[in-house]
This record gives sequence, structure tokens and C-alpha cells, in this order.
Amino acid sequence: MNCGDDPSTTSLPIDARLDEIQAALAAHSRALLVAEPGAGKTTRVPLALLDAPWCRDGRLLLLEPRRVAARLAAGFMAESLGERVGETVGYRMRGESRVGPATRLEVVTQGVLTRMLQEDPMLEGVAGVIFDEFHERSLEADLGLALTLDAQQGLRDDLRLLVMSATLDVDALLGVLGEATPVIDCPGRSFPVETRHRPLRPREDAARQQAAAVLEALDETLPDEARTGDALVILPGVGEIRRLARELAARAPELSIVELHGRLALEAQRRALRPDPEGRRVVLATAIAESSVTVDGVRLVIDAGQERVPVFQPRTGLTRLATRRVNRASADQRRGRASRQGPGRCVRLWAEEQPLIPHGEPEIRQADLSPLAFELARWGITDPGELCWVTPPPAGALAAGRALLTRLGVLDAACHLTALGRACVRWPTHPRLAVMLERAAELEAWPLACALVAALEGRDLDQERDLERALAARLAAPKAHRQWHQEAQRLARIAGVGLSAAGGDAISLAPLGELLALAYPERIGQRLEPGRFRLAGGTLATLPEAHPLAHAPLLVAAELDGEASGARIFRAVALAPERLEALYPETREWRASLEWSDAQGRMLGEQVRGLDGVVLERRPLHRLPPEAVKAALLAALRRRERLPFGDEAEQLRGRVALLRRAFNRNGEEGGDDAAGKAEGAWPDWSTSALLETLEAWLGPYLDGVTRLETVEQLPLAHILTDSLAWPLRARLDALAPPRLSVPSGASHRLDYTPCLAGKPPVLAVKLQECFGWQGSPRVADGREPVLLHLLSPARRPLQVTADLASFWANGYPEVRREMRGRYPKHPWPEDPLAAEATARTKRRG
DNA sequence: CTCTCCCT
Repeated sequence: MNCGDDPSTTSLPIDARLDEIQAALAAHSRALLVAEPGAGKTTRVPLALLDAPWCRDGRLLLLEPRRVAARLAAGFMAESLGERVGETVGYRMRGESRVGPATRLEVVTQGVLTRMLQEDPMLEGVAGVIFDEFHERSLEADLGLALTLDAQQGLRDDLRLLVMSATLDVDALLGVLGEATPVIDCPGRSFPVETRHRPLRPREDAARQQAAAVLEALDETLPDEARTGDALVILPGVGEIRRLARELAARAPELSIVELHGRLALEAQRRALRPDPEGRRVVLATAIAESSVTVDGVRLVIDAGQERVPVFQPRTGLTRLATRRVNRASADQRRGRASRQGPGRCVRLWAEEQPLIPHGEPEIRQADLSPLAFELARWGITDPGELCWVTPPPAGALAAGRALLTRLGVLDAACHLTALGRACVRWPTHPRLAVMLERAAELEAWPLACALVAALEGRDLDQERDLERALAARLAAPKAHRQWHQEAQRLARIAGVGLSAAGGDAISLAPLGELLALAYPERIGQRLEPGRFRLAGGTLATLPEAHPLAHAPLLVAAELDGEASGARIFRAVALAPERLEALYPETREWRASLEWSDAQGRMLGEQVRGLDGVVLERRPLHRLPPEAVKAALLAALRRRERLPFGDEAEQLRGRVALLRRAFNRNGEEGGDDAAGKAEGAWPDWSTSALLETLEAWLGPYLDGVTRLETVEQLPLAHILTDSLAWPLRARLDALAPPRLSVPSGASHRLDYTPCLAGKPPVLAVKLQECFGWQGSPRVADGREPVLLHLLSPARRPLQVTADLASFWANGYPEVRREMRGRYPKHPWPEDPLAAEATARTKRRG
């Protein structure tokens, strides 16, 4: 949010659009406002809408992605009315709310809206909902919009909905809001920024080069000849910040260097945001400075051009951090940070030619979807296709989220909430932690569970490796950990208990392992050898051998990094095997465990009992049950992470990938197309998606199969074709033909395998066969181009083009000059468009 | 050399 200099009097670009917005929402129940930064939308639009006739009898909700932004917006609007927060304008967020009987505009954080909808899908008393900063595409905002649209369609056709965003893929959003939705554009307001590129040399020390770039930029005057204002350096992470700080301190000890990142205490963050009247500062920050907070007084931005993002791996359920190049939208947002106080400069530490992807991935495509799966079940939906999504939840991650919820005991086989799941609804936490809190009653450990959840959720646990010690310290001196204490007390109030043990005794930390086992069942690890553990979810994980828990037979890893090949455990607590049995009664049942042994070339079987990959006891098994054989085969295929597609299946997958791209909006499920709606969307046949859904499409063909070799021989192309919905199958050959006719009269096979990598299909054809071909070939109803590989008579590639007309005009004369000497028996006419196409040599006579 | 950001 951008709250310029002076509250209500200054005129802002958005003022000129307010009438248009009013008119749009008077005539439609939905509208889309696309406004650049500095337009003033966040504070002016909601207040203006309060006077609309449709709003007279109801409240207005304004959604903000962050708590600071919500507080700031509410304060600013209240001030501009000459009131205090809690009168006409209020706010609501986790654990804090300031609304009163007269409040008509509630600024809420996104999670609060989800909660309000779940508790009252009618949104009684609410006249309209405004989504701010929708372009950030947080998981919560995407879900909130899907649920609000559903409520509007089914229950509340009078509810007004306004989506506000900076630059955004308007088409994708109109796809869910409806094509008739009015779109209002508004320009922004900011000072100009001069952009420079100063690429770093690879393979040389990055911090040293960054330091040189910073000092050089500080030395130059700004576009207005000034040499004032702070410098903001944006780096991917804390490690990079520390290294650059050291380097700068060594070279220029007189500089005032300030660090800014999310792991700092709130007070330290606030200090970092305040300009120093004494002199110029160099603020080294993570992406936190991109949109979450605003460093006042910045005139110079130096952008390292990287970001560190979490990548959730559905297969292991773990999240890994990856360092990536920034996307264009982020880079421009970072640059904009130099244009708030006056004309600024942005130095980008990468080459100008460096291509950047336009946007980051929406969170829904990257994140752990178990919270989303939980909310869907609570909403009463088993198929996400029943809702309208800007980006639908990916099938694999959703399936993984549901598998976790089932393991936790909150979802049943039909994807409905169980009794435990319904009880968990009262806890405002991740479903894992909700299960822990709910089941803590069994262990008579509610106070400890509240203390533990508050510690796991807070950011103050960062430096402490030892959970037990950290908790003991907090319980002994609650007042010294204010944020933790507040949160723990809030949870304790929901539980209806006090935060201390009866009789004033110290709370026992003994149930810690069990509590963690309730929240992280797939992270229960069994020791294979000292320091090496197999987790119940199947992943291998390690601890340093010197770690006190390296020899524990069983532990729970509360935190680990997500390398699939071998995760590293950061925080863990020991667990007694008999306690595991008490928590999960299914560990007492014997089940057949079969595994394909590559070494022995056969299926090995035994009877085991335990929790998934954690085996408490084993005994021999004499007859292999067929269902278990099938499950073991599927598991073996999944472990290999590839499927034995032959060429026919690869072509088929390529064709479907192409049609998915062409006909499903943005390549997602549930196409917007008339055809897509009626016939279902083209499926995701990527290897990972097919491995996720193996049971459904391959399972029926595995009856009686006991060997992997047999699977390798199955006709996968036919099996996949059979799994296509009938209307899609009927259109497949017409939309993505296996062969294409060329002017010579011959037909040639199209190669669709490049489509699997997002590229166009390839038609390899001799150049002479294409004479006279005016247009360029296309498939998918003309929506997708075909890439031509034009070949010499000896079938050597001469030219790659998707634009024949331009090749004939520009490329051909050169090719002709070079080739006609080498292949004199073949025609090389001067005017290829007038010549006759042929697959043969020149005719005699 | 463990740690991007955010939320009920």
C-alpha cells in the first residue's frame, strides 16, 4: 500500500476514476480495477464505495495480504474521516481486532475472510468484498476469491465483488469473473527512475563484486545531481546480506550499514525502516523490502536480481529453498522502490539482454496444499472443479495434501471431514497443528501443546536448535517472550485451560515427542544406523553423528530441509516406540509388505507392523496377496520416477500436452473454452502427474502382473488413450493429426515430443516438397504453429522455421545459392512459390 | 554455510 504524503486533501490519480468504479458496481456485481502503484486505490476506493446505494445496509470488507498493510490502511482511512480506528473504519486480524458497532468498513487479512466465509457462507450483513493487491496471488487470496465467487453464485447474487490489482493477467481473471465484468484502468504516480545494468563476472566472488558496485553507485550523483537519500540493496537471503555487510565494512568503514530481513525482531525491523537524519545509509535487505515494508528515503536501488523461494515437493511432503533469478514483475517492483522520494536510480547486477520470466508462479502452484484441501472439505467440496479458479490447484500437490490429511485422521476416504476434522475447525492453525492441539487432550498435555504450537509458528525460535530447552525457557519466563506468550495464551483460551500446570508445578515436557508425532506422522524416523533415519513417509534423513539423538531408535523431525535424496534434520525430539503404538492403533495390525528387489529380480515379501515406513516388528510371509503385489508394483514404478513410454506413447503425450496448452486456459484444468466446458479439459500427462495418478489409469491393467518386466511391455499408448474422455478421444486426431500432407502430395509424420517441453510440434520435410506452400502449417484448430525442419535432398537440416512465407522471401535465396551446386539433380527454382513441389529429382527432358 | 515471505 502506498499512503503518500498527506491524507485526504491531495488529489490522486484514482480520484478521476471513482465515478467509473461506482457506475460499474451499480450495474454489475463484479468489477476489476487495474491500477499502477501510487494511484491511491487502497484508501480512496473503499471509502467512496461506502456511499453507494447497494452498500447502505451492509458492511464492506477490504482484504489486505499483510497485517501491517491492514493496520496502516485502516488507520489512514479513519484519519481521513477525522475518526479513530474502530469507529466507521476498523480492522480484524488473527488475535487482534478493532471494530465497533458503527464500523461499516472492515479491513481484514486474507485468512480472516476464509474463516468468515466458512462460518457464514451467506456473509450476512456484508454488502461487498474488495480484494486488494490481488496480483500477489497468495494461496489465501486465490482460495478466498474462489469461495466468495461460489457464495455469490449460489447464495448471494446481491453481493458486490471488486478485485484490485497492479499489473495482472487480465484475461485469466476475466475467465473466472466473467467476460462481461467491467475493467477500470488507472495510471499510477511516481518519480522517474534511471535504470543501469552492471552484470557481475561469474565464477568470481559475488560479495566482493557487489561491494564494488555499491561503492561505485554511491559515488555517483543521482539523475537530479543530488548525492542524497539512502541506498537499498536487495539480496536473496540472510547469508548474502552478512557477506556483503562484511565486505563493505572492510572497504568503507565510514558507511552506515543496516540489515533488514524477516528474521529480525520487530523492533530491529522498525529501526531499519527509519531514515537517519545524520547521514546516508546503505540498507541490505531481502525481498521483504520489495512489497512487505517500505524503507523511507531511498533514492538508489541496487538489485542482485535473485530471489529465494520455497519449493514444495509433493512426493516427500517437504519444502526446499531454491535460489532463482527474479521475474520481471519483481524486478520492476524493486526498481520502483527508488522512485518514492524523488527521481531515482536502479542498478541491476545482471546483463540487460538477460531474459526474465514475466511473473512469478502463483503460490497455489508451489505450496503445500493440505491447508487448502482442508478448507475445501470444510466447504463441502470433494472436486476442486466445482469452484472457479484463476489457477486451479495442481492435482499432484492436492492429492499429496489429502493424503496427509487422511494420515492425520481429519479426512475420510471420500474426502469428507471426519469427526476429528470437524473438531479441528476451532484451531486457527495448519491442520497438522490443529490435530496436535485437538488430540493433546488424550495425553492431558494441552498447556504444553499450546506452548509448542505457539513456538513452532512464531519466528523467535530461529536460533534455538533444542526444542525442549527453548520451551522450558519460555514456560519458565513467559513475559520475556511476549509474542510467544500472547499466542500461547490465545490457544490456551480456546482449549479452556491455563498455560501453567495445576498446583503451580512446572509443566512436564515428557509428551513432547508424542505431540510432534501427532502433527508430523510422516516425519517419524527410524534409525537405520547412527545418524541415519528412514522417515515414515519414505524419505531418508540424517543427523550429525555427534548429535545427542543420533542413536535414538525413534525420533520425530519437526523441521528438516527437503532434499529428496537425503534430508537433513534441523530439529528433532526422541519418541518411545510404545508411545507410537498408543498414538496410532493401526501400528498393531500386521500387513503384507512387498518390495521389488532389483538385485534379486523378484518380489520380496514379509509381514510387518508399524507406521508406513517405520517398522516396529516384522515376520515372514508365505503367500503374496494380489492387492499387495499390485501396490508394490505401483510403488516400484513411482520410485523410478519414470514410466516406460514407447515412442507411440511419447507422441500421444506430446499431442495431449499441445492441446492442453491450446485449449485449457493457461494450461490449467477446467478449460474456459466452449469445447473445454462441455467435454472436460485435456488432462495433465506429465510424468509426475501420471505417477501421481498411477492407480487410476494403470491399476486396472496390473491384475495378475507380478514382474516389472511385464509392465514395461504394456501398451501404454492404448491404455492412456482409453483413459481419455470419449469426446476428447474423438477430436484427438482432428486437432493433433499424427501426419500432415505437404504440397508434394506425400504426408509426413509430425513429431509431437517437443510439445512435452512446451515447444511446437516438428514437421521434418525435404525443402523441395514444400514448393508452392503459401501459408504456414498449424494444428489445434489453427491455434498452434508447426515448426518446419526443412531438409536437404540428403535429409540434412537446412532451415528451421515456423514462418514459410518469410523463409521463401528472405532465407531461401541464400540456401539456393549454396545448395544448387551441391545437388544439381534437384530443382532449385528461382521462384519457389510458383514451382511444383516434388519428392523426386528433376525430370528428364 | 540451515532459514524466502506470509497468514487463520
